[in-house]
Amino acid sequence: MPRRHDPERRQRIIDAAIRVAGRDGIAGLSHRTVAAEADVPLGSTTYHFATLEELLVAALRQANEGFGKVLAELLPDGGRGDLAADLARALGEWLGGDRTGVELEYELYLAALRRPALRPVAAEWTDQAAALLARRTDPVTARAVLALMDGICLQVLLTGGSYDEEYARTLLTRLIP
Amino acid sequence: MPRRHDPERRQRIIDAAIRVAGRDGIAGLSHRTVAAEADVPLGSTTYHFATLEELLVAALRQANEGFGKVLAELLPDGGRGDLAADLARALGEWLGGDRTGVELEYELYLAALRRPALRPVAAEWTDQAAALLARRTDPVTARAVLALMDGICLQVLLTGGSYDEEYARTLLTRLIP
DNA sequence: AACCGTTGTGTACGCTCGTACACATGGGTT
DNA sequence: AACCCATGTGTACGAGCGTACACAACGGTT
Repeated sequence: MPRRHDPERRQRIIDAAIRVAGRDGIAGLSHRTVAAEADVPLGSTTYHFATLEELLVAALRQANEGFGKVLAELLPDGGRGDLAADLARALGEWLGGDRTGVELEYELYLAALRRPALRPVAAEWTDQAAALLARRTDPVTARAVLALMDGICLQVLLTGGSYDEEYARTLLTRLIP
Repeated sequence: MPRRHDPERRQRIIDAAIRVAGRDGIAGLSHRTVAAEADVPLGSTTYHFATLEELLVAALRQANEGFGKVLAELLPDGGRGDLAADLARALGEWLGGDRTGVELEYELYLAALRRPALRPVAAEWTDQAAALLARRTDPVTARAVLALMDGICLQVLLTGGSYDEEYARTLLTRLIP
């Protein structure tokens, strides 16, 4: 009976949940699949997260934190360049390579549509992102830019199309006064 | 054994699936729940739709058709007024009352993120909506407006916030040249 | 009228699921 | 050193699931 007294058990389970959701989607999440991925017994996942929704909340929060760091690096405090171009380029990099991570983060985010428990976390995320963007523009524009970028990403991801950076830059420029 | 030889059996099942998904979300869809809602035996749903994904495709297509009609009425061919104001008002009406239908349509639409089989249907929908919008503006702007409206709706639906029509009108005005 | 393929029906199998619960263990407190 | 509670483990139960399949009924074709 190895690994008794595992002080990072909880974190290990969250990481496993993110891997499972990235591979099989939220639909693939269950106490058992997460337990197997984390290599812990079934009872351990149910002990730390009584319901799957609790686990989802923790996973979404962690995914948001990771992406927040990326965004913070992209938007250093003193930046002064062409914001629209910077954002369009960032979207291109984000959507360019392997989309597994992108799909995971969007799926967790969109899950809030049907799960009220996730909505506060989703709101935290948009607030945080808007605050970061507001370092380069006004708050109203920041939220608008977020909305437009969400919409552009969705059009690409949902229809299976390809991302056009020049197109995105043009539209963002229109929106930023 | 009533209702043998039911020529509208297939349609009845699709309608039932939409009701179930509206009430319990896509997660609540199963051959059995749909069969119960449609008041047909289990074998009947599996006969007409071998997989749940087939049923999802049919449901999404039908939901899109309904919403397309609404949009077509909103954007009559000869319209000449303030497009941004019209769209902002339409969003307000759509999001204003009971959001069950809104959530259903978005959930079906967003399901394409993880289900490639739904992506062509999602693409059909955006193409159709863009074509309708293009009667009042240019094609590029039409797609941009769609993206922004999607993003605004998501911010409202995902964070549990309220819709601000004046805010939406302002942003749409910026985007429409 | 005979036939046959589409459509409709009922049931059973094996699987995964959430949940519950009894028991083991070990570290921190007293 | 004794104790206790948070933590960890293993197993079992009942429910719902997709799927498969044998059989029934019906309508169009011949």
